[in-house]
Amino acid sequence: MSRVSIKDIARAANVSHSTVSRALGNSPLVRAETRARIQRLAQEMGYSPDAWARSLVMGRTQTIGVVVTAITDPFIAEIVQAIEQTAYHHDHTVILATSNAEPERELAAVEMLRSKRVDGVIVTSSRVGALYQEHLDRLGVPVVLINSHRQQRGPYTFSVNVDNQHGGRLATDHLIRLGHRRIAYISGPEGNSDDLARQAGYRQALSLAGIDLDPDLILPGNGRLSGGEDALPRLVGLAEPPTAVFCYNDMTAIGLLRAARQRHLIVPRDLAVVGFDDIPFASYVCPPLTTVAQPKFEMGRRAVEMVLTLLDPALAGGSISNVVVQGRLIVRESS
Amino acid sequence: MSRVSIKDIARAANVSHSTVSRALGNSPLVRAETRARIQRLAQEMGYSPDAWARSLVMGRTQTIGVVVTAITDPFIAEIVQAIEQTAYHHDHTVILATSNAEPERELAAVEMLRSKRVDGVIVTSSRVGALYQEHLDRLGVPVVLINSHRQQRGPYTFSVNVDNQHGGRLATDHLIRLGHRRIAYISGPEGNSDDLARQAGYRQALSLAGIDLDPDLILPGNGRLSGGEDALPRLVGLAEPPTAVFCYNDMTAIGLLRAARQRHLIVPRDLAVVGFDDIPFASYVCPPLTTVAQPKFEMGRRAVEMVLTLLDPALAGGSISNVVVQGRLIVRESS
DNA sequence: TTGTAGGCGTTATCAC
DNA sequence: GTGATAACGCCTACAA
Repeated sequence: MSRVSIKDIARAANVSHSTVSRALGNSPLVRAETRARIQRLAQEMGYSPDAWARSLVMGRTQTIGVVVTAITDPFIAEIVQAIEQTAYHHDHTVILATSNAEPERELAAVEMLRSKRVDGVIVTSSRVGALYQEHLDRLGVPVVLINSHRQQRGPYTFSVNVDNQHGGRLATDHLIRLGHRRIAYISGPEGNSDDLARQAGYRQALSLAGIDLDPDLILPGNGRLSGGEDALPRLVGLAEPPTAVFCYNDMTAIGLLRAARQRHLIVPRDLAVVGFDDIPFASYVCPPLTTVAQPKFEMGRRAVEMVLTLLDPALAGGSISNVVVQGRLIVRESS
Repeated sequence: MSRVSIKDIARAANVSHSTVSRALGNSPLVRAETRARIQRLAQEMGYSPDAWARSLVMGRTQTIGVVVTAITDPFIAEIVQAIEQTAYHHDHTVILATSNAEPERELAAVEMLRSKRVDGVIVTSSRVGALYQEHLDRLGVPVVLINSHRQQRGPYTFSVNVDNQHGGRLATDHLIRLGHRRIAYISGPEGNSDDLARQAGYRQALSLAGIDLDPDLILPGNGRLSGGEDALPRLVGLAEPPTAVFCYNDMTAIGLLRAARQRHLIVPRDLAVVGFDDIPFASYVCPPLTTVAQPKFEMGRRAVEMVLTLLDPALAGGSISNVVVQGRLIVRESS
């Protein structure tokens, strides 16, 4: 075990534990010689400072809680990677909690992070239900929501969002420009606000192009592979099937692609498909997926930076505001 | 902030803080009535126990450190998901560290986890370099390696591995049975022990089938999409190109698939491809990938259970031993 | 059944 | 420069 504490070192060095603490903290209030001696000793004895004991007195844990629905979602994984990386560079560590989008687990996660005294929390792609929202506020630490919408934010709650509506318009405009008039939309998890905004962009693009919205062309999905897969049969079963589909995200689109292939539909000839996210696999499916790329790394990085800024009143200067980043259309071969 | 401590509750309840502590811990040494009163009060005051203060005295943090190369690797993400899930059910939380396979970051991660006093550490798919290995041992807590090989294990270090060699044989046998005689192998990250074992299975299968090994057919990869992509041109450039390829993992295979498509090679007609892992996307690429599935959830779960068992001498009973799980061949359309 | 006292490993504020 | 001493929030003998 890491049994050696600063007291042990003090004993071995014949000084008080306060001197050891100072020496280890490179305080100038310690004679250079003793400092060196103590540091050498600490090294030899295999000393490792107890981060939690320190945090008790410092009031900071150097820890950020990250709540995600599922780390197996490639989009989320990229975000978390960016978060971890950035946190590391700022000398913070990440406590991970997955919720499976189950309200019960979300609450448990918040309660856990609260007990673990994280300095801040980052939540990715949650529905952020009413209950959850309230608990997040009670947390009393900075909370940054990535791609999650809230009606009403706490004083300490901010968000990093991609401009979903703009993204939805990019995708739909692209299909319209290609000559499509019957364009379907497959939605994400129910009640998801990203979904709503992307859909709004879709509607807006259609409207601007003078195309009437056909409600039959909006199908429910779930943001996962199965969502797209299940949607295809319903799409082709329509009296007047669409010639193009815009999907809530890449996972949905990829599921759709597979279902299309099984029915021997040729994409994009029989059906053009556009996704959202630009996950790494998007360019590896066939045909390579046209999609709206989110700047995932930047989003994760900025979320961490926001938390850290919020934590440091000096840096803050009241200048914090929500971040909105722009996605960009990447045209590949599925459209 | 979560400023309220048991002392505050004590004051409000007109009892000592020890009584509060007991009441909150549901100790029977407290009159039922006072206990109820205190618990109600705690609730009202929004009390949340400080996990680290508690861990200071308990000597347990209820925390498991997880070190991965990159959470964006779908195989790793599945493992981490299983770890987090299982840890949650055992009332533990996960501290995540990503290393990018950089030795410097690996060391930093271990040092961090040491300071954070995690109860145990799980390492996934690392090369586990000599230095790293030594530091892991110094940790003084249970360490479980998932799919990582070590020459020499510390007293507290165990592993959960898929039977890589068996898996390699499954894949290669399958290709041989399909009539292939020139079968290539694209390797993983350099020095990776999984890679070596899978390759050993490959060699063994060839040998058993009386096929001479052609060293030209073994190409270097990196375990990522680019590894497979870069390998294809070299493969087809061979004087006598192979008719089938076994890849270190699915990522490699999927990269290869894409490169093949770009060159208008038909898989499996012109080239049969088999991967390893069975990541979720394996069945969504085209053609759907034949692969050797690893029981990812089970592996993550058992790693956590091992750590927990190691932690509890009562449970241990000296019966701990390394876990080896079997992969199974999943034949799809790429072979 | 409850309270007092000590200690877990730190840092910080005093004296000396 | 250095050493007591007191926190931080919690648990747990030991006393009462």
